[in-house]
Amino acid sequence: MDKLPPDNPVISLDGHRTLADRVCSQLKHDIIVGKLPQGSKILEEDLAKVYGSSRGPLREAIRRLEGMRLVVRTPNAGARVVTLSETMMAEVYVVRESLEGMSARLAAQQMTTEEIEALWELLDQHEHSIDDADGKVYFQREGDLDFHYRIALGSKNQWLIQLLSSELYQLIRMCRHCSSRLPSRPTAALKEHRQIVDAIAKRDAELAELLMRRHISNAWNIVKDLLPGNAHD
Amino acid sequence: MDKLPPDNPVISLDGHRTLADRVCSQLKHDIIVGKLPQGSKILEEDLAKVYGSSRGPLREAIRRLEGMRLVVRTPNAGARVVTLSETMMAEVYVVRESLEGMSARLAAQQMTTEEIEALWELLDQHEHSIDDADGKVYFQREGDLDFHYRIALGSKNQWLIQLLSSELYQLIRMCRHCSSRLPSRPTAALKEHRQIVDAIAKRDAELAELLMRRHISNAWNIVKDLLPGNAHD
DNA sequence: GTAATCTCGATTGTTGACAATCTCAAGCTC
DNA sequence: GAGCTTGAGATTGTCAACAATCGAGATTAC
Repeated sequence: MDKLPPDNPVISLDGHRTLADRVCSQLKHDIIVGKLPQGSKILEEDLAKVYGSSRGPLREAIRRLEGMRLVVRTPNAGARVVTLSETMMAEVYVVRESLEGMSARLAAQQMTTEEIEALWELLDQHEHSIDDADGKVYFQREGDLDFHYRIALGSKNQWLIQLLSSELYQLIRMCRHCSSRLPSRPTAALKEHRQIVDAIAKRDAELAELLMRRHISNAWNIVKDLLPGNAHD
Repeated sequence: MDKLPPDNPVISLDGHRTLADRVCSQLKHDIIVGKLPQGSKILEEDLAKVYGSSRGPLREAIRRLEGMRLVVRTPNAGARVVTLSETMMAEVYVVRESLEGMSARLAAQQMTTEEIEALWELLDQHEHSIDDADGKVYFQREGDLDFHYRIALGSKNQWLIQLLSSELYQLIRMCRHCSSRLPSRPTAALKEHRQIVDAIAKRDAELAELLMRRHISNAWNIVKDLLPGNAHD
C-alpha cells in the first residue's frame, strides 16, 4: 500500500501553501473523522481561533468545502456540517456507480500493462492484509478506496478523477467513519475486484463497466444496513 | 419554454442575497458569455470595483467558481478564467454521458406521467421553433439544455441534478458561446430526444440510458468539429 | 552580448474593525 | 395563558489597511 489518494485524512505537512488551504484541509479532516459532528454549526470566530487563523481564510475554506458538499450554508444564518441521511448516501452511491462504471470502461481502454500489473500486486497485498490483520479495518477500508482511486486514475480522464477523489470519496470516508465499523465483507469485495481487473486486463470495456457498477451496487446494499438507525441481522 | 435551468445567463434580480452571491452570479455570467476571455487573468481589485464590491466578497466568489471549475487558481499568482481545450471538453462530455445516461435510467423509473406529458409538449414546442425561427439559434440551444435539465430533474436524484446543472451545464454553455454558432443539427437532435422520451414513457430504463448516452456521444462528435481551430468541411 | 542578480512596483494573502442581520428571550397585550 | 413585539446579544457580511510574495525591468559581472 505505497500510494494513497491525495486527499487522505493525514494532515498535509507542507507549510508553504496559503493559510486558507491549510485551514481547508484541517477542517475537512475534522469533518470526515467526525470531530465536528454532522449537522453541527460552524462558528466562524471560534473555529478560526482553533485553526490559528482569522475569519477571512476560514470563510474561504468554508466556501470550498461548500463546493465539495461537506458543509451546507444558508445566507445569513451560517454554515453547518452536512448530515448524511440514508437517502442522501443512496444518491451518492448512484452517482458513484455511474462515474466509476465509466472509469472502469475507460480504464480498460487506457491503462498501460504496467499499471494493470501494479493493480494485481495491490490486490495480492489486500489478500494478505485480510489473512492476518483482522483488526486493521481502517487500512482495509483505505485500501478499498485506493483500489477504486487507481481505476479512476486509469481512466486518464482528469474530470472523472477530480470528481471522484475530491468530492465523492470524501463523503464515502465520512460515511464509513460514522457507520459502525464491522468488517465490510473483505473477501467478497476482493473477489469482485479481481473480476474487474480481469476484465480490464482483457480490454473488455463493456464487461469492466458492468462489473464495476454491480460491485458498487453490492457495496451500497451492505453499507445501507450498517448506517445508524438501521437494525442489522 | 416556460422554465429554464436555474443558473441561466440572465442575471438574477433578487437583491436580498449576500453580496458575494451576486458577485458570483455576475462573474459567472461574464465568464460564460465570453466577456472575460478564456485564460484571462482575474485582477481582484479591478473586478471588485467593476462589480461594486470589495475584495473580500470577490475572493469568496472566486473560490466558488473554482469549485465549479470555471476558474483555475495558482497559490500566489492569482486566478484565471479556465481555457476550454478540446481534450478538456472531450472529458467533460464523457462525464456528461455517464451522468445523463444514469439520469435517463432513473427518469424512466421515477418520472410521473404528468412530467412525461410535459416533456412531449416541450418537444412539440421545439419542433415549431425549428420550423420558423432559424435565426434563433440561442433559444434552440437553451431549449436543448432545458430538455436535458428536465430529464435530470426526472431522476429525482438531488446529487445528479446539482452536479449536472451547477457544473457541467455551465461549461457546455460556455463552450457553445465560444464555438461558431452554426445550427447544431436541430432536426436530428429532436428525433433522438423523441426516442429517449419514448423509452422513458415505456419505462424501459435500460433503453433510455443507452439512447441518452448515444445521443450525447453524437452531440460531442458534432460540437468537436465546431471548436475553434478545427477546420470544418 | 548574455546571463545572473537586485530592486521596486504590483498583486495576492491576511487581519481586525465596523455594519447589517439574525436569534432568542423577556415583557407586553389581548 | 398564548401570541406578538421589542430589544439586547451574538453572529455573519463587508470593508479598508497592512504584510508577504511574485514578476518585470534595470544593472552589473563576465
